[in-house]
Amino acid sequence: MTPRTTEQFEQMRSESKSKIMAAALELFTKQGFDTTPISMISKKAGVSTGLMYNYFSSKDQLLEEMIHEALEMSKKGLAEISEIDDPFVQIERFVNKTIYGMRKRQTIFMSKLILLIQVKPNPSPEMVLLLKEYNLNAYNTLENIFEKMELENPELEARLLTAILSGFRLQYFLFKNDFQFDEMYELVMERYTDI
Amino acid sequence: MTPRTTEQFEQMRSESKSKIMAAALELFTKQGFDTTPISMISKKAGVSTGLMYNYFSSKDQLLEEMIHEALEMSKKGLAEISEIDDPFVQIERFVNKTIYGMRKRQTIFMSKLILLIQVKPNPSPEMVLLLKEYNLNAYNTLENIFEKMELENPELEARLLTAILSGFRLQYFLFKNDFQFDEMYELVMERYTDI
Amino acid sequence: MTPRTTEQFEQMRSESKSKIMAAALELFTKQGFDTTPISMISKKAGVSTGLMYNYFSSKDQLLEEMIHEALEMSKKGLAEISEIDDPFVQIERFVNKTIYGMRKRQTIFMSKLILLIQVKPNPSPEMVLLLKEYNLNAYNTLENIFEKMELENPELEARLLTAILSGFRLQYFLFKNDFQFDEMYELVMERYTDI
Amino acid sequence: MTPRTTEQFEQMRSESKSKIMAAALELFTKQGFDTTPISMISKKAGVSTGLMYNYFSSKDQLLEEMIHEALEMSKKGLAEISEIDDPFVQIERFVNKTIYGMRKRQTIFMSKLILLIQVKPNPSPEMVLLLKEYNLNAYNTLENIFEKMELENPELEARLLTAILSGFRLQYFLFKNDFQFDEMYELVMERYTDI
DNA sequence: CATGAATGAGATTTCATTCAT
DNA sequence: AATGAATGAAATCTCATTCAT
Repeated sequence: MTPRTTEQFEQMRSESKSKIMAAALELFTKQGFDTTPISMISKKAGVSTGLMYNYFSSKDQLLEEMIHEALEMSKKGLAEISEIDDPFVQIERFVNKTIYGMRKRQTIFMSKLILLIQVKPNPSPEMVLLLKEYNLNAYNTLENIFEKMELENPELEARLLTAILSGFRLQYFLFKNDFQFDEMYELVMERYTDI
Repeated sequence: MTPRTTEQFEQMRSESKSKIMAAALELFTKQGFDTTPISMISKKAGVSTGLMYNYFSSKDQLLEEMIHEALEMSKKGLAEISEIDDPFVQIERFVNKTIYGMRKRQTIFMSKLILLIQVKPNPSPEMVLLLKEYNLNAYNTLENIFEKMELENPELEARLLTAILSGFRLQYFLFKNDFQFDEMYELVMERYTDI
Repeated sequence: MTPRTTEQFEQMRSESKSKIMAAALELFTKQGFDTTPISMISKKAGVSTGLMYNYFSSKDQLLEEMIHEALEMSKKGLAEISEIDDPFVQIERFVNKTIYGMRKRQTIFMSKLILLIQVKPNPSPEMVLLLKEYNLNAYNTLENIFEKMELENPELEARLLTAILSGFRLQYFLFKNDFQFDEMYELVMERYTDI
Repeated sequence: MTPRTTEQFEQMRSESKSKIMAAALELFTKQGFDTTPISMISKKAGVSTGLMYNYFSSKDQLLEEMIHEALEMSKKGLAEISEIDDPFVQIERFVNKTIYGMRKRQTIFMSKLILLIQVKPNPSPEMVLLLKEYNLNAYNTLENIFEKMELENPELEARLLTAILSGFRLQYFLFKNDFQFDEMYELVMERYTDI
């Protein structure tokens, strides 16, 4: 959720590798995985086509590594939320970041990427596992918050909020700038601050 | 000697077309659009590869026609709901149908298909329009119901419910049978029956 | 050279056959042989695709028959010229008909068709023979005329005039309406009336 | 280990491109454009099928580039003629080159190629323009010569000579070795040396 | 005679991947 | 670590031809 990409990528050993991944991220999310040729990625990254195979064994493996990266980044975002004490602030921060973050380039990339796997043909079991694990992690984080808030059924509440936010994301993808950020934010928060 | 009658030809055409569309539906949703070759569709449909082009001018156009059909079906479902008088029954029926219907083979196909376009690279403007139109139609239906229920902000409520349900669908795709249908149903309905 | 098509075609046994040939003539000359599908011919002719194979064993054979037809027609034109007594009138009539006839739809068709074989891949030996025979026939007719006119070398004169006129046809194809009919006509005739 | 230098790559590219164009020239002129598959070209050129698309964006574009090259060569021939002083020598050289050059393999290819476009269905506007431009260029060159020779109507004379020569080419294509080169040469030159 | 749905071979084109340097 | 020419399998699409009626 929290895009701290620059730092992330800079930690990578090779400059070229990070350039390739950055180019691929942008292209895959803008044009789709199957419809983006390697040659286009390498061109955008400013390296040769063959070089990709020094870092990734195949196009599929490149995607897998990107997914991994994206989920790691999102986990960091969750971890940040966890460190806050007040559960109301936590939830406020989480919802805020998620909804208003939807229009951020980086976030769009990430979430499209994640959507991508869900409709991907035969996603590798590892990827599905990664994704499930990430979701469960998110559920747990939210569950803990809702427990502190003493909501009746923290587990279900976690699933509900997750559903709402990913549903909103789909709406945003379809309606783009017609999506009513403020209203949606208020509507969601109402449930937790209502008294 | 005598040529077939117009009716006979019509019959043949409609049968072949259906076979092709059914095969494509299953394959596209299982394996994705770009990763399903025409040859695989025709093989599954039990016809020759070239025949597809008697009915659809391209693979893209085949998809478009499938989306169209899927949305028509969904619209019918909405129309049925509209005819009910009691708004609580309406909403109950709608949520019930949507949540418990998620497991249905046909529904899975359709909704994956629709998800497909949202992630599709360069979806044709016609498809996007179709999809937007369908969504607005759904919003309106729900808005009317919420008005009758005298909720504070019917429009936003419509968007919220839509978001929740499509969010659940994503969860279902990921967690399959671990998805807790009954609990989710109760959780959603609570918002409307709560007194 | 003389288009007496209508009569010609009406002599054919079957109405459908003539419709097919007429449609093919127009399409082949407008769009080329390889780039005109049978289906397009039959559509234009208003008959079914399969019907073509009642009359012609293949697409190639259809072309062959058309060439034959075209050459027959041209021969008739030559025969008409032969019947005239005065050689000056003969040549005048021949050149006039050829040059001013170039813009006639029917003639354009015919001559493009004939050009077509000369660039056609592996034209059947029969077609080449037909074409040679026709050319020799034309040479002979002109040769006879030039003999009567007491030109020095009637045979070569015949080849020269033929070359000029087919060269003009190429110019006409390229420059269309910018081709100067009157000037060209005068220029050619000068050679024979010059005294 | 060290990548090839730019020059090495340039060398490789230019060699491959030449091989492809040479093979295409021979095949297109022998068998026609539509009836020569890419696979046949690449086989003859001794390269893989896909390689063609590294150098030409399509089969049509390959043809276009070949036409361009052919016309450039012809233009060079015209330029050489232009540099001669004596108009009688100029015309002698031009006619000689054209008539006796007709037998040359290379020339046959080129002129069939050019004929090809004139009969080609929907030739690209660029190609037609190229061809027109080339013809006008040839007309001008001849016109200048005829002016120096003080012929009555230099422009028409240019068109006439062009027509004769292209007409002869057609005759040569049909009659091959039966074409009477010497006689035709004399016959044409008579017009200009005739005192 | 006539129909047009169906076939399937073959054409063009794309692109992940390899490899010599 | 890097280059990009070359490969060739595979995808989409076209169309002459067949055939049941």
